[in-house]
Amino acid sequence: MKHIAITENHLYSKAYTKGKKHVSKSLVAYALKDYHAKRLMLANPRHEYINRVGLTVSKKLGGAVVRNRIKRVLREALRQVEKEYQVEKGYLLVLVARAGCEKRKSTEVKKELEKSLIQIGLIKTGQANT
RNA sequence: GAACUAAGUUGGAUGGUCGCGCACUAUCAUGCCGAAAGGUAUUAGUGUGAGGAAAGUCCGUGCUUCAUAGGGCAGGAUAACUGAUAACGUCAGCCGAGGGUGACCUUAGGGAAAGUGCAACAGAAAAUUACCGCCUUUUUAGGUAAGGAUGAAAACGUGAGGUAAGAGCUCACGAUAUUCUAUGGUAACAUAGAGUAGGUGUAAACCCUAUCCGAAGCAACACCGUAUAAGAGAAUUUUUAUUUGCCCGAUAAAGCCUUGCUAUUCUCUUGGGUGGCACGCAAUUUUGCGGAGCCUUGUGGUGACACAGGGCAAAGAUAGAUGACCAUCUUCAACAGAACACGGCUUACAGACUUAGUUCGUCU
RNA sequence: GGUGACGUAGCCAAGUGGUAAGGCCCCGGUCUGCAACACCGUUAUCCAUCGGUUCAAAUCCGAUCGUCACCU
Repeated sequence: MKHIAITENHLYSKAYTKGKKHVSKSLVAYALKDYHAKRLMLANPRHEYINRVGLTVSKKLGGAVVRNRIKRVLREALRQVEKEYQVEKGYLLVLVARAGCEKRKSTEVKKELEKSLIQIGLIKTGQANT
């Protein structure tokens, strides 16, 4: 399942102010109901709800190489989580990397992401796919 | 063996399971649009997919737009000589100067006698010199630059002659600058001989001389589309929350509040797509032509490089593609991510390797 | 991606080659029964960093690092 990226700045600020939030060691996760979910679903040929995902990695964490790697790790973690659980669709999901994220392994990041998504409520426990 | 010098190469590999960008192919595999041809998305297969610095943006080009009869001023850049190059502030060779025992390294290296300025403090004086001193003369006046003190810098150095006292004033030796001649070299220049000079420093102060420079940059620019439009924020009012769609906290229910949708008003922004852009053009499906492209062979040159032959051309994203996990390799490898392209420079960089050479020590 | 500006004490800052003005803060002293105010004194030697030109560099030149702004 591919993700559509969030491109507008106001959507990010909305997610920060109004969305649900959970902080863990290596990342901060924000989630907000997507008001345009229906329109996106119609545009999508598969007619399914889609989570729009935004990844935020600040310049403080390192150069371009480090930041690209963090983004890849976050995407991989999200992919693994979606594979294992039934994640609610139709949300804006913003993941912000914190300092120290570049040293973690992807499995640790995946566990933290899993935890925070359960806390927010996107994953209903007991619905494991596998 | 130790300590160095110069040049260059490499910049993790292999296997397994998932996953990403682009190109091509596929079809009676699937969805949507379409009358159809077909288009698009998914799927499957094949191929391919980040550096030596991709970085800094410090120079030079191509390319694009604007400006431009021609010329000049202003402004900027460069600066020994000869060459290389599309061009350069780059590179090669060579000369001078400086450093090192040496291999070798460093060097923005024109002009101060065209002119202007500046040289703090100290010192008599920082440029047509004169305080003390020495000497002549009479008190006035004058000669002088040996010696003193200051300073970053004080009017070639040492010795002799000379003189009233002195002084390149003269001589010998030495240093510097410059002119001529001879020899070598394309030249800068070097060596030798002869002559001349003593006019401090600063041009990365203004300036002079010679050469070069139109400006802006792919967020350039072109096309499509688009202003009764699209997006965002704030406020207000009314209605509905039921059957397609969306949303629904609390309550027995209604009412009420919150949130969203719809409508109106005000404020702000000008968005979006395609090309440029990944060798190009023409025929056309493998040929031709072109190009500062890459690899390789040969020839010429001390070298930068040039010429000729053969082969290959395979990143092209647009919130931005190379990753994650496991195993093995003595090692969970440094600096680090293309964004129109190329030639340099500068800066960052773990480990490994190769070639040539120097000095010292030991042995033969 | 491109273009430009700046960096001086803890903070704000002046500084046209000749040993860095000023204000706030801190510290010490005077004043006061004790404070505040006032007055006096005190803090730069590494002017972001490195190299060069010069007798001499915060200043001139080159490179590097950091911060900020603009083009959208």
